[in-house]
Amino acid sequence: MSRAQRAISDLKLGFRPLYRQVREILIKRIADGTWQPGQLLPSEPEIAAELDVSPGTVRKALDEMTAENLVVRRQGRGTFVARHDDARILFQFFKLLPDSGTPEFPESKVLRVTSGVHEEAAGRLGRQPKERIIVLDRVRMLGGRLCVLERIHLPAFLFPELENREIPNNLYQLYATGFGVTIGHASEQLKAVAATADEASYLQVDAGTPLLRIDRIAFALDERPVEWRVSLCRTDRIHYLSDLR
Amino acid sequence: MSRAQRAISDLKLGFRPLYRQVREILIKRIADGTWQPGQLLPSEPEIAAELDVSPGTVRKALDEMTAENLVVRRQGRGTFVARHDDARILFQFFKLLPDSGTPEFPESKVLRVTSGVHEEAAGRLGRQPKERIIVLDRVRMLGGRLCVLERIHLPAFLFPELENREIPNNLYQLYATGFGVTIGHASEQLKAVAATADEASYLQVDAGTPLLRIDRIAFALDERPVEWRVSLCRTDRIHYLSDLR
DNA sequence: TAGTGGTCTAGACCACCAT
DNA sequence: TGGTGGTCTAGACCACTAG
Repeated sequence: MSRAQRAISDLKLGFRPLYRQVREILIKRIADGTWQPGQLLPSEPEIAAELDVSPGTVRKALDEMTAENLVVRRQGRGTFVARHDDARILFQFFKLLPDSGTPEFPESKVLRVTSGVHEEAAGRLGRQPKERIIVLDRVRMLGGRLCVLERIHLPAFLFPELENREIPNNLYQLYATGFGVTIGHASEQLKAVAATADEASYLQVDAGTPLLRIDRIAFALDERPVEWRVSLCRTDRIHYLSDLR
Repeated sequence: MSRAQRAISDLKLGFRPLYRQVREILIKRIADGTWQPGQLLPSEPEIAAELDVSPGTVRKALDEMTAENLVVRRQGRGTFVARHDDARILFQFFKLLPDSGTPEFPESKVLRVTSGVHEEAAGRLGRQPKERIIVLDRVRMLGGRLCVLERIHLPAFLFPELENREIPNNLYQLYATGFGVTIGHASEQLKAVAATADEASYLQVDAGTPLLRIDRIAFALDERPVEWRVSLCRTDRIHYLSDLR
């Protein structure tokens, strides 16, 4: 389609800015694996020529994608698909920090992995009630100290054979490189709750101890919810950081 | 200074992009009251002509300021200094939402206002230990239900005679319009704690009930810390929302 | 209808990086 | 040294708002 024709169809159909259309095309290429995490993108003029738009329009699309942590620019080298490396997880998805000292990526120990029908999880993940759900329980440590107990729910069809795999510390990297599911953003709801006897024994506290409960839904690049995670945290030496900007 | 001269001084001193210099000039005008909250800014070409830069550079500065909620653009009308109206507070600074139902601005009831030496607060606010600090206690309600008990600490020299004023529900609007102190952003640390007997009686819960403790430092446009706030929240029917993007 | 911000284009020059 | 992203400029046209 020529530029003139495209402009006309924009007028007749619902209007979307050209740079947003470019952005969606580029995101689709990351989501479907055409461009893998860590891979170098074509240069801005190359993308512009291929899509028949001006370089400034590609630049504006990449500006937004940089702000969303979907790509990383390195001056003099190029633009790369963002990877879920530990540093990014720590910055974007892990908000629990020691009250004093430097931020740290937590170590994890898997307690069990099961799967089956789980209607509540299916509902939270936008799936049919009887679809198979994988449930992963683990504890996490910061500074060698146990502080998080969490349960993770996943739609089984997106993560085939996950039960039979080695479960690494960095799950979002596994989702991306092992199953082609890239987490783009997440939404968390926080409450203060009292530890049950069971939870208390895992976290080595008394029953009834106040815990921070984090209820997270994580979304893939195509905006589908793909993970439901409930984390229980003892916050006697760590806190949850939230910046309001 | 001509453009050529400015370019040379940029090279010799530490380099800062022109659009960031423009941004800082514009923020300064908001911070010092040259442009009041709600006021219409000059048009982009006018600002560009006055500062002797191209319109695109002004646009990029305003792009960033829009993303930071410092100004609001309205197509066809102009660009306005952002106001701390209830809608903005609700969106940017008040993250406690009902578990079901629509977001709502909380009502407040002031318990007491005092002032005096408060070394811990002075330290958190970057002031000298003996500087006078105003302390404001209040409770807040959502849906007619009492759910937050909070203590707010302010450097007295920035808020003269605040003790003798009517204290409105929307404090950040008061800071801006009554004292010329505009809050730009804030940082919160969250923990789960057990209610003391005193706290429990205010919040109408049993002593030991888990509460969400929010420890906030709020910063003015010049990046000085100007408010320290500790909020204790019962989260049986509300939660704290955090979006990870 | 006039004026504003929103979008798109086009091209120049600079800073940074790999080689 | 060549290629990349980073910055800055200049101007056209469109969509929205107010009068």
